[in-house]
Amino acid sequence: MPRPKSGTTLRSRKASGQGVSLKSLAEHVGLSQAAVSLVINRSPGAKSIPHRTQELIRQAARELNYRPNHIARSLRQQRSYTIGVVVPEISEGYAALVMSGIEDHLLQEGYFYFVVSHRHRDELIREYPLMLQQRAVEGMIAVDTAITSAAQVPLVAVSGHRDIPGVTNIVLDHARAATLAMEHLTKLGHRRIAFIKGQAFSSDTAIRWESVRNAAQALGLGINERLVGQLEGESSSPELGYVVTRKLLASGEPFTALFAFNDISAIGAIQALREGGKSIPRDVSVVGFDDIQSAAFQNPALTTVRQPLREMGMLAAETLLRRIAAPPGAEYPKEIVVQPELVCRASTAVVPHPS
Amino acid sequence: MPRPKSGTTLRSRKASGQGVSLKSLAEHVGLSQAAVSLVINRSPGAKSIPHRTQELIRQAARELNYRPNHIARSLRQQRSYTIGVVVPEISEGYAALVMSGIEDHLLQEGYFYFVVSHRHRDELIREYPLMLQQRAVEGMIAVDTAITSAAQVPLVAVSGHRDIPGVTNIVLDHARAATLAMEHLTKLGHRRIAFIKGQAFSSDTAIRWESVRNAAQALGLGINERLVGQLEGESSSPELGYVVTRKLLASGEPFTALFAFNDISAIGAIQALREGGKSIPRDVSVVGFDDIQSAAFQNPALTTVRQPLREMGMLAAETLLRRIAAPPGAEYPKEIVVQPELVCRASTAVVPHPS
DNA sequence: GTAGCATACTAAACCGATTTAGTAGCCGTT
DNA sequence: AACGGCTACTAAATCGGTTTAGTATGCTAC
Repeated sequence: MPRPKSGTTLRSRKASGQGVSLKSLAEHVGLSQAAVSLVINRSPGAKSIPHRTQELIRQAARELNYRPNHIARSLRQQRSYTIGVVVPEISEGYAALVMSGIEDHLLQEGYFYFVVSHRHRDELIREYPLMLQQRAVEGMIAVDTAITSAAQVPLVAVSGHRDIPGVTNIVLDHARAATLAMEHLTKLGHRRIAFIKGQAFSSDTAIRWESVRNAAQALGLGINERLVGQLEGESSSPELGYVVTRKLLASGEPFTALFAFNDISAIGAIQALREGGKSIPRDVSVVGFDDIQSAAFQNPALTTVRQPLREMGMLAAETLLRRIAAPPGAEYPKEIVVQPELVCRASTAVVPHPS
Repeated sequence: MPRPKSGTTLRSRKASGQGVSLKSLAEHVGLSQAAVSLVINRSPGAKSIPHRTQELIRQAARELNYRPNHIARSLRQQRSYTIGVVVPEISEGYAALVMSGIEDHLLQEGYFYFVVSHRHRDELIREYPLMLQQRAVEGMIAVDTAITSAAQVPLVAVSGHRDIPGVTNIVLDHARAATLAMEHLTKLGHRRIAFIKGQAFSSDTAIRWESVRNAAQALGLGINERLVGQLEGESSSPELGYVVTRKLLASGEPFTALFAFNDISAIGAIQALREGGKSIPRDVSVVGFDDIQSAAFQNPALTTVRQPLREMGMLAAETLLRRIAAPPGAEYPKEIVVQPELVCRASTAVVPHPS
């Protein structure tokens, strides 16, 4: 049994570095770094080290408040326990909710993550994944972002909608989402329905619109092209929905319901409709999409198609970690579909003048 | 001048690691790792290396798509170009906006950041800063979080409100904020004003309330304790404001205006007031705090005291990086005060029955 | 008496860069 | 001819851990 050296080393922790190194700890207990490392990590190689010594080491580690330098460990083990998350913009409710789910699962499993937001700038969408990999992330999650470059690490996309090798897509069942909303409106008697499509850059735009068309057709409903608007602009403020809706109103084409691309634009739409003299939901019913936090607290409370964003985030993290743990070249899911849910609140009502 | 070896090394990049190492690049150009490193980093030591060779090296680096392993570099240089951000909850508008500002400045300067959210759990508030430091962050930003343990690295707190050595606090001028709101209401003729205080754990609660009392006094206004409610519960939904406001209404004490702790609770309050038969702003004026995105798109649009959250985030990042760059032991600001702004919208109006 | 084996460790390689100290060759002086 | 100084590099240490291969010691079995 080795005996601890006299206390001098205790205060010899370097002023510069933030803490005790393995080396100083080893010196302090009078053993080799190897022995200490084996014990601290409870690695199988430590089984020949007697309990007394192990306790001594652990005790010293506790006293000196030793914490292994994660960077050194990463370098040697070729594992960083870090992943990268790519989002369009952190301050948006959508990304924030997904991230909240991601974090939940990740930190629980001992992983940390870097966040980068690209704000739809192409060069950033290209560059950030490379920078993340340079920082040795073990995998990446792309939220509502069409990753262009194939990655060297496992990648999970939340609403990515690209068929890229190596990518697992977490997607909403858009067909079902559109059907839920459209059935709800038709059941209330609505036939003249206006639509707000998403911006071209949003990866959900195409599939969502496609699904709406299909749902309309299945319900025997035609779509009046003059009642179709599209969000324009990079920002994510309700302003965009406001502008489109003004245009829809200006067209003079009558409608009794509006299905917006998301809650944010639905909120702007309601504003515009009110200013146009319409009462919600008496004159016009409005359906949003996403169910962001403030949807429930709008006036009137917004009827919307809920995406389980938090769950999608958790699912993404879970799937990614599973892929990281799997042997390279193993099978992996190409797509994971989650289900939407119609949340009926107060922005929809029966059609005003049943035809 | 060295000549490149034949192309064999070109494909010899390890399948496991994600890329070309300095070693393989050096072998490829037939020079030492040292030379290549010096050239790649344009370090002063490279000045004796002729231009032709430098070009050759850079050319090869480009062709092989060499990217230095950030972890190895961090270890050697004892610099991680990484900071840690501690927030209560990512999906809240408050933290998200601050983070957006932080990111803006940080990525621009070549830094990445880890995010951790503690959800007000004490052991996480204690543990996360340590874990971050173990991962060699060069500094930390704590958002609306009272950091307890003194850190070994520079720390900037956004709305921290603790006088801890080593911490720079970014704070709002609360006195001014309270005055702005109270003057606005009194100018409109309100004298019976109800208040919603924040949760005990929110670091802004105490100072904000103190400021409101002072502002009231300065305006010759008494505060009726029966008209003071307090948010209760961990979550950040408008529900909390709704509950408090119901209680205020139930007390039977009349009031013509309500100053809420934040926009979220103001939104819930409006809901409750409406259900209580009050029209906003005809019967009751409501003032929020923060100016989160959806404040402008409430119905009625919320009058609120704007905190420049994004700017506070940028300022925090800027200050932190400056402190990191400064020699250890240098002076640093203890506090940086930012100014609020009253945003008058449609939730406030003149008092209904002027006394 | 010694081969065999377990016990209790240690030395040294290694991860992938950066960085310091040094060296070999050449040129120009005195 | 010897020296200094410059050019163009390289060898090796280093960061702080992990991990493999190995060694010294004591004990048991034959």
